[in-house]
Amino acid sequence: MSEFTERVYNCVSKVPHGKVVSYAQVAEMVGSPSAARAVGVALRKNTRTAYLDKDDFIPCHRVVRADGFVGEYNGGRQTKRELLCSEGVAINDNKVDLSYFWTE
DNA sequence: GCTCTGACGATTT
DNA sequence: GAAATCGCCAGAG
Repeated sequence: MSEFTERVYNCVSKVPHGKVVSYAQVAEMVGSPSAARAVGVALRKNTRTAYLDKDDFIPCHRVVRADGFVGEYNGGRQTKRELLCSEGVAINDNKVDLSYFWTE
C-alpha cells in the first residue's frame, strides 16, 4: 500500500478509546492538511474494521466529519454509531459532541 | 499522463 | 441558517 495510506492507518490506530477525530485532523497529522477526502477514500478501502476483526483492527469508526456529523462507513452509519456508543461517545442524531474530539 | 471521482471542508447564495 | 458551489489531495480508470 502507499505511504499515505499507511500513515493514515497508523494515525487512526492511535486514536484513544472513547475519542474521535475528524478527517481533516487525520489529514493534518499525515502531512496533507487539505487531503481530508483522500483520507476517507483510504479508510474506505480498509477492511480491518472493528465489527469484522475484534483483535486486529483500525478504529475507522472513530473518524467523523469536522462538524461532528457522522460520515459514511463500510458497515453503515448505524454500525458506526453503535460502536461509538459502546465506547462511551454520545451520539446526537448522527452527531457527536465536539468535546469528544481528540487532540494530541 | 489526463480525467473523474470521493467515508470531506470552507465559502457563498 | 440551510442548501448549493467550489476547492482540495490521493487513487483508479
